[in-house]
Amino acid sequence: MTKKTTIYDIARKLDITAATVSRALNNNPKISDATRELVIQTAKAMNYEQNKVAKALKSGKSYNVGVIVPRIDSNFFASVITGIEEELYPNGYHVIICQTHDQENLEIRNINSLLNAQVDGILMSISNAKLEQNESFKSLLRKRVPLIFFDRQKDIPGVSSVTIDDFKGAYAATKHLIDQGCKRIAHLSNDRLLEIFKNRYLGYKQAIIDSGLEFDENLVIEISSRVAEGRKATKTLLEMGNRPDAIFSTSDFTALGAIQEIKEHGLKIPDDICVAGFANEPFTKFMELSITTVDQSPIEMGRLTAKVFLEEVSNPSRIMSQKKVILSPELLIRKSSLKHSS
Amino acid sequence: MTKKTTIYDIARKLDITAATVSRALNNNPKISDATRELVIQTAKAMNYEQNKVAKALKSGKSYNVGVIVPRIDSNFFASVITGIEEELYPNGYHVIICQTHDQENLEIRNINSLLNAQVDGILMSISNAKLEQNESFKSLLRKRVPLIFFDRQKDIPGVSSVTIDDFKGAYAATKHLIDQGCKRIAHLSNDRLLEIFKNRYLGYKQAIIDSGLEFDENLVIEISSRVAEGRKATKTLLEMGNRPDAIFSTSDFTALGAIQEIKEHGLKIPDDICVAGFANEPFTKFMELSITTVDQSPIEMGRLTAKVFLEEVSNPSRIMSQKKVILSPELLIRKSSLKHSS
DNA sequence: CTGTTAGCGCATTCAT
DNA sequence: ATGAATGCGCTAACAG
Repeated sequence: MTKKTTIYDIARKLDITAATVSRALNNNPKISDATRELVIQTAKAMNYEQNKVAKALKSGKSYNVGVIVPRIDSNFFASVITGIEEELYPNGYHVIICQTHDQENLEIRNINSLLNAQVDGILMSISNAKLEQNESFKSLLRKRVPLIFFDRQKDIPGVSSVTIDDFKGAYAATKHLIDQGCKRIAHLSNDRLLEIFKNRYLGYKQAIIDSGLEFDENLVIEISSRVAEGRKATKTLLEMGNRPDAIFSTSDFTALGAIQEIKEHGLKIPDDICVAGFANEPFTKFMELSITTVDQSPIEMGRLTAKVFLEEVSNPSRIMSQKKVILSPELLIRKSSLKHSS
Repeated sequence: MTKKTTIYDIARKLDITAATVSRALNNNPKISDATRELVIQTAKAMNYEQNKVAKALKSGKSYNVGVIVPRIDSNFFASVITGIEEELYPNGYHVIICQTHDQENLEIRNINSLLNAQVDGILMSISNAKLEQNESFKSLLRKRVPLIFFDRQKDIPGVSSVTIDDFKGAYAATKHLIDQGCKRIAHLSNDRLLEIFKNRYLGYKQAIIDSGLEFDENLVIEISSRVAEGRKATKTLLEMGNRPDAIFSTSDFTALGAIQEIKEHGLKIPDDICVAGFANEPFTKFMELSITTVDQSPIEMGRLTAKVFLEEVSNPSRIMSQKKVILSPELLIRKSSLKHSS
């Protein structure tokens, strides 16, 4: 590693003070145009680059923000991250990404680790629904490090969030299944202590009630978002005496599992059973039997999350304010639920 | 943001020096067990956390490493990153992820930006095949910041790399297609200035030659790794007078595009045309018509890349050394190429 | 074993 | 408009 040039080096060369160099480089008004030009020129000539670590120590800002997600190998989270980067990058921030793999202890470790690294804020999608009871998390709140939830959020005073209208998305998907003639619609849910899953469940339920159909709690199964879990739950549903004629899943992955299981049972999609997922993962479109799903505009969600962070960090008034940004979902109707493609 | 406790705070409380506190906290041998215990206890009681930025400034190490990939929303890269994290995390490092979206200027900007953030090393998968001609990249090499390539690499003196044996993987896939009775095997390639694509091409070619088949350069098309590009190239292939009876693609995404296009043309897979991809993206397994592909053990690749970095960074002998780690690929034969599933 | 001193690179307050 | 001095928090060299 070659020794890097510092402001002292260029100060010595110009026979001035480091302070002056600093001022010149930071567009400080109290400096003559002549020296400013001179400094900037020589800085360039000497390949000067500001040492961000020193600046971070001095200013107390690291210009790093932490992003915590369950996993990055889902298109949804990867796209949210892309959106976050697009917005933060031009503002000089870097993004440190941490995965929890849905493990509670990893989520806590990530939080501690990010705080330790002096991040200027944390943007996260919750893995553990009981997060707010954790001591480390409580201390995070106490420290007033800007924290913003996206997608998987909880309603915590002072913590802003960016989500889509999950109720609306679920309602639309369920309504669509009803319009296709389905009468017994099952729901593959997830931990309803998390707002998104609760709201999707509520949207699903409301659509059924509004349509005058019977709501059957036995058709709701709570599982985590994995293909295998979707298969298992679907197996249970299919072996019921009065099996459902549609499945609305809160995840594309579990919807995929459902489809695999339904086929295994020799049933036809969408004729015997309709299926709809949630998130618009790319594979839902790729498949021969494309899957009906709800798009969450993840890139936009990421950008907005970053914007909320930038607002919080630039607004010095540390009054406890909470902002809730809600995007509109879009139902994408595809083969897995379209019975009469007349 | 609450004021954080520093070693001075705890020194004052114990009426000792900050230096002593530092020593106690860093397991410095020159200290009495008594004070060490005392310091550690009070540090815990006062919720002390080491300020990594200060340590970074002092030591010249940021404990951040940059990872540059074309994109994170492909399972392959996401998994490599997971592997990198698994290995680096326990060693106190954080990972800053940058995407290039295959854009040359973004790749350069990412490099500069990471250097500016004082990262301790850069792990990257190249997007721009002419990277080594770029001035910023040259200066990166001159600075001797540990740099390691994975997957998409170039042979540059002093730069280590971790890859799979792409030649072998491509050879195996092509050989398999030949064993299925295919005679005219097309190849959807990618920029062959990059080693991986060159080697896959060479493996493909060698398999054909070794089998005594005619090698036809016209059946090789160079495209980037996107579904739409795969479709377009396949369209060209299908409209040839003497169309191919198999397509070996250097990417699962272009293989998917090929499959879509082939179906559109009313041809049967694998009966009329066999298809094989590369990378073992999850969707290749999900599809009703599962896709034959080559697994690259991405997590293992990530772990090894991180290990090479850790070696380089811990080994002070800055002799120009170059390490090439090569993993073994695994051919996964699935429906898209299995003609007689007897 | 512990205290003193100094410096990593920068920005900022107080002089001038 | 510029210089001098100081501190962000930590560690390491040098004393003792």
